[in-house]
Amino acid sequence: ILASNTLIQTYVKSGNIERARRVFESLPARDLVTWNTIIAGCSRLEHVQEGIKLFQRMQQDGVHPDRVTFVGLLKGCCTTADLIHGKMMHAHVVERGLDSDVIVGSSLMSMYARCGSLDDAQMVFDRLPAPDLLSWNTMIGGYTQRGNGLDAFDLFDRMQQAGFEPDNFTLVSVLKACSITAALERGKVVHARMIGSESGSDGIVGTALIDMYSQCGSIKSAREVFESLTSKDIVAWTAMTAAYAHFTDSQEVVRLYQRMLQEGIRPN
RNA sequence: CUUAGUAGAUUUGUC
Repeated sequence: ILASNTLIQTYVKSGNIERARRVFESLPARDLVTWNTIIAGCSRLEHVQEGIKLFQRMQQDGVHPDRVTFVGLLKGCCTTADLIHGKMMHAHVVERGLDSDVIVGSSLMSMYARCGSLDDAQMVFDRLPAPDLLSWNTMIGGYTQRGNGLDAFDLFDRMQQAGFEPDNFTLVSVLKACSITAALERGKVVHARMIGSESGSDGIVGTALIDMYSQCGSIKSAREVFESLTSKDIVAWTAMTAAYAHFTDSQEVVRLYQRMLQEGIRPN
């Protein structure tokens, strides 16, 4: 069974759901991991209906779904923004008392946030007996992605009051919240606090800073952050050139673009 | 390392 499960996962990773299914169907015996693998595979490849059918079939076969099963199913509902099935899965989760689990909780919150139901996401969060760093990050990211910067800030403050140290994921979400609300002062504070820390030299966090400063109209600061990056990937270059494009500085856009080519970064 | 959770840039506008 172990070998078959691995084979299924290999096909899933290569994006071939048909072959994964064929192996799955050919098996004389399946364990919980087999079911979880194929269900998560369906979700990853956005075959949500298929995943749910398999979920029903596994129960008919007497295999009891666990946390991993639901995380797999919810991932599909999340990427396809399928609120109907997401709520259906939530009901199953509650029925089994799995809604207190942090990973299941994050999956539910992501799904609800993606579907625009921040209230539902917040309810899931509020019911977690022991939210962890990822729970906070998921919720903050959810508010940010829905354009609700103020609630993101509020949670950011509360997570620190609760004793959690923001990590790079937290910082990127909060900086993005600063961008969309043009909260330059708050952005500066966040930036100042991470100078000298690990996050201060992270490329993804740096790109979020570039975006924050340029969206707040502070292109000089954006440029300073950009120049301080030890390695600049295509996303950082795009963020920086987009900033100049936004300020209609086509000279600088072209200059940066040429420098990017010189440094061996290929445009996409 | 048999299966599960969070983050960055760009994107021509459908009435």
